[in-house]
Amino acid sequence: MESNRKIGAADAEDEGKGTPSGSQTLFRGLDVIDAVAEGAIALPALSERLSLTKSTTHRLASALVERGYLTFVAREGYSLGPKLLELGWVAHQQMHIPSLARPHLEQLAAATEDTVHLGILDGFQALYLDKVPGRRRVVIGSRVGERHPIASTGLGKALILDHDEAAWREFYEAQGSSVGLAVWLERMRAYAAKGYAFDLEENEDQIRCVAAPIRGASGEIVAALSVSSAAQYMSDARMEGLTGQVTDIATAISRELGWSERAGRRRPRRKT
Amino acid sequence: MESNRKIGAADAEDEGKGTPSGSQTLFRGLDVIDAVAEGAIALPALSERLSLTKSTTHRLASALVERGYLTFVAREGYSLGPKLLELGWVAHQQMHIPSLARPHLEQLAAATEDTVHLGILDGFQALYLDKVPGRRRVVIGSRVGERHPIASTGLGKALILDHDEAAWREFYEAQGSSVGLAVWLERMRAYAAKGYAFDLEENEDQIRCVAAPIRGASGEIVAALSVSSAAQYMSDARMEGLTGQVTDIATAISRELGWSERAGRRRPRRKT
DNA sequence: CCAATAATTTCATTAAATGATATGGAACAC
DNA sequence: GTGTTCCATATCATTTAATGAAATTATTGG
Repeated sequence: MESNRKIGAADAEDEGKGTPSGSQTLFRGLDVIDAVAEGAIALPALSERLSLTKSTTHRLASALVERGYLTFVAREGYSLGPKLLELGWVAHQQMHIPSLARPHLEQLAAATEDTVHLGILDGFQALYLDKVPGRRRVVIGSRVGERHPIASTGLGKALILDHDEAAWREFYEAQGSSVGLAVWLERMRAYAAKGYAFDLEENEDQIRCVAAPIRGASGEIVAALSVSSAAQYMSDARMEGLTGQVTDIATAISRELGWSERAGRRRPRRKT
Repeated sequence: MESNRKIGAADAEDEGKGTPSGSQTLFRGLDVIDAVAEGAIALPALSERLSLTKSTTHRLASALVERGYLTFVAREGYSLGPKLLELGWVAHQQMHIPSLARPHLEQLAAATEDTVHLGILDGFQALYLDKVPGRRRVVIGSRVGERHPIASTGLGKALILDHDEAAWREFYEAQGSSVGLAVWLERMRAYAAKGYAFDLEENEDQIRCVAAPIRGASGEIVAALSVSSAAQYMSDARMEGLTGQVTDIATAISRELGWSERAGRRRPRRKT
C-alpha cells in the first residue's frame, strides 16, 4: 500500500479548516515503520517513498533504530527491529480475548436473538470463556468455564479447522461423536474448506449451532465463537444464512487481535 | 487546581543523556508506548509517569490510538494495540531465521519437554528472537526481544564459539561471569572444540542449558539455540545426552540456511 | 585509484509542538 | 433527581523543536 498522506491534515486542505494533527513527527515516524514493514529498504528509497527529505527520513529512522524499532545494516537498509518482537509479545499477553470479543459477541447475540459462546482449545476439549444469552427462552445448558468435547460441538470443530487429518482423528477418538468417523471426517473437510463449522444436534439433542474460528496475528486459530439455538429455530436454511454473520464477527475480532488477510491461515503447533 | 508543570529537570530516562536527537515528539511517543507496555494506564497517571503535561500526553496517545499502536477504553486507560501484534509478527517473519527455525524449535521442545530459545549476536549481548516453552512447569524468566549477557549464557557462548581468544576476552570483560576468566576460557576452548556450549547456572541460579550454533551459507555463525531447564532436570549426564539432539537440530536449521559440511566453520568478521 | 552512491552532520529558517486554560462528559455520592 | 469530581478532549498564543538544502564523510564498484 502507499498512503503516505499528510495524516490528519489530509482533508484539511479542502475545508480550509482541518484537524491540526499536532504530532507530525510521531506520525511520520510511524509512517517509517509502516514503510519498512513492507520489506527492507534503504534510505534514499525510503525518503522517496515517504516524500520526505533524506535528512528528515534519516533522523526519524535513526531515532527508531536507537530505540530498537528498526535495525539498520549499511548497504542493505532498514528492517523491523527486536523492540517490535518484544512489544508484539507483550501485547499478546496483555490482550485478553474475552474482553476484546465481548462487544462483538453481544452484537451477534442481539442480531440473531440466540445464545453466543466464546471458547478456546484446551487439550482435547473446548473451554468456554464467555457466553451471551440470546433473547429466546431456550435453555442452553452451558456455563462459562465448562469444558465440552471437540468433535461433537460446533465451537470445538471450529477450533481445530486448521489441524491435519491425523490430528482430527485424534480429537475424534478422544471423545467420539454420534456420527461415524468417516462421515465426521468428510464433514470436517467441508467445514475446513468453508471456514466455519456446524453442530447438528451431535452434542445435545435439539441444539444446533454455527461456529467460526478467531485468528491471532500469526494466522493461528486462537479461539472460536458459536451461535446456538434450539433445532426448531435452526433450519438448514437459517444455519446457512448465519454463516456470513458469524464469520464476519469472527473476522472482526481476529482483526483486533492483529490478524490481517496477509497472515491468512497457519497450521497449528502439534499437540497442546 | 492542579499544577501541570514539568516536574524535575532532566530525568534522562534510558537515553544517553545529551541526545541532540532532534525528534523529540517521536521519542516521546515511543516513551508512551513503553509506559503502556508496563500495563494498562489512564491519562493522568501516564502524563505523570512521563513528566509531560496532560495535553501533550493526550495528543501523543491519541495519535498512537489512531494508528492502532494503542487501544483506549474509557475509564480503563490505554493498552497496547493490534498494530503491535501485527508488526511483531511481520518482524518475526522478516528476520527469516526465526520463521525457518520455528518448526525445528518446536520439535526440540516437544522431544525434550524443556524450553527452547533462539537468539543472535547483537553487539556484546545475545538477543533472544524466539522462545518455545517446554511442558514442565518451570519458570524460565526470559522474553522474546530481551538481551542477555554473552559470557554467562549457553546461547551467548554458542554464538561466539568461532571467535578468537582475544575476542573472547572482550566478551568476558564486557559483562563478566560468575566464574574466573581462566576457567571460563578453558571451558570455551572445550566448547569450541566440541561445537556446543553449556550454561551451568552461571546466568540464573538453578537454570542450566545446552546450546549450539546455527551457521549460514558461508559457514559463519548466524544464530544459536538452546534448551533450558531447572537444574534438577539437568544432570551432567542428561546435558551430555542432549548435546546430540541439540546439535542435530542446529545443523538441520543451518542446512536450511544454505550451510553444508563443505562450508564448515568460518571465522567471524572482527566486531565493531 | 577515482568516480559514484549512500550515510551522516550542520545550521539558518519557519513551521510545528507545546502546555495553561477552558470545555465537555461520565461516574459516583447524596 | 442534582451536585461534585475526576477524566478526556478542544483551543490557541508562545516558543521551541523539526525541517531540509547543502556540505561532509563513508563505502562500493569499476
